[in-house]
Amino acid sequence: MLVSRTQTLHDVAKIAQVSPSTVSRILNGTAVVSPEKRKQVEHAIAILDYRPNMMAQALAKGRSMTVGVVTQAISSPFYAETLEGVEQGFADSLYHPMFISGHWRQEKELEAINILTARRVDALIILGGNLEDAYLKQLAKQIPVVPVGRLVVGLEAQSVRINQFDGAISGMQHLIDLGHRRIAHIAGPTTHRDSTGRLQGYQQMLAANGIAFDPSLVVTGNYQEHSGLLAMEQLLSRDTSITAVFSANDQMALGARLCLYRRGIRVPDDISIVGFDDLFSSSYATPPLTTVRQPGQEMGVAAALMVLSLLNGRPLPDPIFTPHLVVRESTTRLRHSQ
Amino acid sequence: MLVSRTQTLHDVAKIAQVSPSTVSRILNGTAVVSPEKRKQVEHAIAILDYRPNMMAQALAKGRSMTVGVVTQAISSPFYAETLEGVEQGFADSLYHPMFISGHWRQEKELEAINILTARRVDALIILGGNLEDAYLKQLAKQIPVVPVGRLVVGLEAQSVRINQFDGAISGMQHLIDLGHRRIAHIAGPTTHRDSTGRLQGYQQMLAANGIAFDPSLVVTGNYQEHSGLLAMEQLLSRDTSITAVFSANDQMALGARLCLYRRGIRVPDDISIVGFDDLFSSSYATPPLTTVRQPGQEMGVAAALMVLSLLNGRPLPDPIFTPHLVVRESTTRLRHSQ
DNA sequence: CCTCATCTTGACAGCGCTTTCATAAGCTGA
DNA sequence: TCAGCTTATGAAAGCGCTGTCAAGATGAGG
Repeated sequence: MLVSRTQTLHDVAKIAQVSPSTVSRILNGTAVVSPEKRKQVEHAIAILDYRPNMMAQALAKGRSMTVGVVTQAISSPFYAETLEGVEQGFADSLYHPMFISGHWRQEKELEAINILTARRVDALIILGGNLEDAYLKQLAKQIPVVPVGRLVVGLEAQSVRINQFDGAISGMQHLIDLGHRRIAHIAGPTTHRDSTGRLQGYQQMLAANGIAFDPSLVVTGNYQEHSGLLAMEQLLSRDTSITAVFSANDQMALGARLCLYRRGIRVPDDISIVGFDDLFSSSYATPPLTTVRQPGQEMGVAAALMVLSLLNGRPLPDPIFTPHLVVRESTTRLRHSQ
Repeated sequence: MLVSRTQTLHDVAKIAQVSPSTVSRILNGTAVVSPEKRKQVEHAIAILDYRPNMMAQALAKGRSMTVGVVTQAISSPFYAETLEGVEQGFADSLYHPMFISGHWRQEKELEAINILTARRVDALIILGGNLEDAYLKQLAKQIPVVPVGRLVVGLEAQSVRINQFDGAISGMQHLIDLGHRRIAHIAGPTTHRDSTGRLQGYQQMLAANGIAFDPSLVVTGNYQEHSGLLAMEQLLSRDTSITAVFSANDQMALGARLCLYRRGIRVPDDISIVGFDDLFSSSYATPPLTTVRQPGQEMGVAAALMVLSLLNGRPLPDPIFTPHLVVRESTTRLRHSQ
């Protein structure tokens, strides 16, 4: 070996004294090959430490065996859990995911899709984001597309999603069961459809229990911790009779919790908090956060399996998840003294 | 268009009435082309909405323009921040990262590397993990390898790392400055070199301040929250005179903090806690965690730039980061009543 | 013993692109 | 005007693999 050029299928063929076609057939199990030749080839592969060049395979087969995943931010806890699920969902397949972040900006998401399609990914998983339904529907004509966390009209059978409204209902139900009536809501960005679903659930439960909706009790945040803190401050400055807060996600709930800590307001004794998402870290908050669980990881797995089904023409799995209340220690029964 | 087959460079060439070579040259700016032909080609590209097939380019050029990243778990907060940095570091380049998780298991990491090299990635970034130095050094002969968070002997100029020992020193210094002497340590897995560096720093500072090292004051965890909680319980059952805890990472610190909350032990009034890493969420813990900052994101960016330098034969950037104490609200001066 | 069907194998033409190499055209200067 | 050089362009040979096709080889059946 002068220069250790990476070995090719031809090298294997030469050593094994068979044609490249035969080697390819053995590699892919695409035809019967006599046991002796098989043995020769396997031997040659072993001594050369040969690994097929997937780029070449991809080009020849027209399939890259990779699926593109447009996420929003890898380090956002909720998306990270979903990505983990996606990776896991593909683990037993020959496909591998490639992640690109869109940072909640449509232009970035489009760019991500361009990069991914230039690489000829075999399918696309889109986590949340701001791409328009019509665009995604159009895109889905060229390549399998699995939206996650949102319902894309025209792609309902393959949109992995959860009923935000129901989730909000169960979070609010819990608070109301505990006797709370002055319940504030820290909402997510109004541009996110999931936030509006949660807001609607909040309002719906108020109405169903004869509690007048007070607009001054809802403040909008951006799903980040800091905005939750700011929202809480605003809420407190507006109305000190609040006894509970329903936050549109855990991160903002944690921000709100910090605000209360700073002011010496106890959780849950003075104010109860319920979040949404159930991030892993929420169970280690102080106190552990009561929240509406949105199973990010499971949804990620489901998205991967959905892609696989789409690719193999198998029947599609159920794309709808159900949110589920997880009661921990940030909520408590309203005491009369309040 | 009967079947909307994806457009190729040949289609463009035909429409523009030039040869494929010319189109390629324009695409790559690899030779001078007359303005008219260029215009024709650009027009053809536009009307066909042509995008080069990167798989084919990769095969022809022998460069895939993708760099493999072996991480341990995408949803681990610390790794997620680093991955975010890596993505960011490549953002302005033509390279893109592909992430695969090793889950701290050597076999999985090897498998990840196999998958990545089968795809002919142009370089490899290895975040932590259990791969042996000798193996990585060997691997580096075939392909640029950038280890992150560890020093690989033989690859010191390109190992993006931080001095764990110094970090531990500064965390301990802070506690000692506040008057603490009964300081427990929740250590990371003994198999991780970063954990042992932190443990050494802990011991060193004890010695430097004339405090006898008490083995019953160090408990080993696995870097997860739950192990921190368990460790704290164990510590408390062994010795109730502890006034401070130095944890080898933030996640375990948060677990320990929950243990204390459950037992009604106040932080920082009764026990001070300092963590290590400075995860984003640590600043929203209750109370916000004092910790030794390990700049995950910056290190991710640095790793990407390191790869780029290696690939382009440019001088390598400084691979060494300095840990930095971030004082927040989980530590306080020792009161005499304790 | 010959014909026909069955099975294994190799040759070869792609997959979509890059890159040498050669050619034709254009230019210079004596 | 022509040798001699530079330039823009096209033809063609890969990059490493797959998959079709046809040719040998083998065996069955009459």
